[in-house]
Amino acid sequence: MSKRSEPIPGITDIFPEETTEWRFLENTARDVFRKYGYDEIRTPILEREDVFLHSIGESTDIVQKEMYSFTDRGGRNLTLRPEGTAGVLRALTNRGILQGEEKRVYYSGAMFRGERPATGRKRQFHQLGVENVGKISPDIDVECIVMLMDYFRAVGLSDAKLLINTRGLPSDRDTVSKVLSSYFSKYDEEMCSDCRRRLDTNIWRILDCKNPTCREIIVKSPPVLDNLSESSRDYFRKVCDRLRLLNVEFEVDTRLVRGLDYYVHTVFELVHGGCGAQNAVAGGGRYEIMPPGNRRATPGVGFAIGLERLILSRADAGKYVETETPIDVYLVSLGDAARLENLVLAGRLRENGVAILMDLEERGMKAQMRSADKSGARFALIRGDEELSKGVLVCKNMGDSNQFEILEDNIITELFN
RNA sequence: CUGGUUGUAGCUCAGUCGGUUAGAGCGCCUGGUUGUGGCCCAGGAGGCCGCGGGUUCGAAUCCCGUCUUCCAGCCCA
Repeated sequence: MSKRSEPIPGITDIFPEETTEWRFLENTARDVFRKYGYDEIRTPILEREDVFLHSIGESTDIVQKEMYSFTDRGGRNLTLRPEGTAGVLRALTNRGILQGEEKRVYYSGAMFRGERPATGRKRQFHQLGVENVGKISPDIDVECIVMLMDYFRAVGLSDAKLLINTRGLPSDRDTVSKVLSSYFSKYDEEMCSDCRRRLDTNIWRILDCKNPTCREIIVKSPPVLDNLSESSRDYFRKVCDRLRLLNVEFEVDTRLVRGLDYYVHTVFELVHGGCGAQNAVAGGGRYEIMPPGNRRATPGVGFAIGLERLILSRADAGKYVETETPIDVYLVSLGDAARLENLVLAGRLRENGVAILMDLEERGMKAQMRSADKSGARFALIRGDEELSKGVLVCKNMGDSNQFEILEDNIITELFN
């Protein structure tokens, strides 16, 4: 349905019956990440454009055609963050990281990318991400991956499949790019139009093309791993060895390149069904980022989980946290005097932590009982003139329909202890 | 951004070949003797038929445009 009150395209509201699921995912993240020493960080949704330009890469699709950028009244070029890592690194380095110091943070929030929406793909979407910043070691990468698997186990998706690969160091990439370029340019005529474009813009992404004829050419292409430096291959070998040691199942996917320029060495994705054509529920890797104003690149490793996709995957696995009914008591009033007393009583019970709903429109009893039923309240407390004079309320258990009188002063102790 | 697809009540959807006052189920509201929910019964409220233009005596229905939904590509989470 199309109405004026709809949000703009590709952006959706999250209603109360859904937020319980969202809270569960966020709370679980906090519990799991805490075990690995991670604390939450909250960085701005809006950043200067250059925070993303150089780190993500000027030639990437995200920067070229997917960023929500605009000029503010002060003439600054700003953009709605398309991912979380660049902003977190900006924040961390701005405050300063001591040499050899390690920062462990996680975040959860909205990201923006100007794409046409589909299943598991929105213009405003939400990522849950972590960053381990400051140090370089295969074991750190592995611990990061282990933590990701730990989280997926905690949200009931232990069957998600881990894909890993290496991109080597930036210096390796130049030599690999040359090898790939000289190979693929031979097949310029045969490849799809997207791949012909990629020849100039982003040659690594050809490896990820799904076009059948392109695939035949890709299969025979020189393996990336063979053209990396010995130290890069050694780094990757250590990552794989440690994962095996820790019994983490994974698959090396040489097609896995990912679309952001800042990645070096280890890259990985977690795939699971239920998200339609896009099955990457989480992705990440090691990176080197130099935020604007910095003189040195800062190393780190991290991942981001797509929350919308995570929810789709969980739904696919038959998992969803239902909204709990939070109401304990529905207060039913008969007559003006009792109504006033009930207003006072509601306040007193709420001070004791009881969740209460009551009729505020002077409706009849039947209507009030219907509301009591719909509210999901465990008890209906009924008070009219008769009860008022006796200092009692009628308490009706909405589950079994039993009802009994109860002294007003004893309500808390009798019902909630 | 490209291709396809969708739009009628709060929700799910009917609506014939163009023909009066646009329907159903669910939900909602009010009742079914004086103070008791669910089930049942009766009644009621609720529609810019996505929007704009066109054809026609007449359009929810046909044509064009546009917006939106959803799916896919691209890309990524």
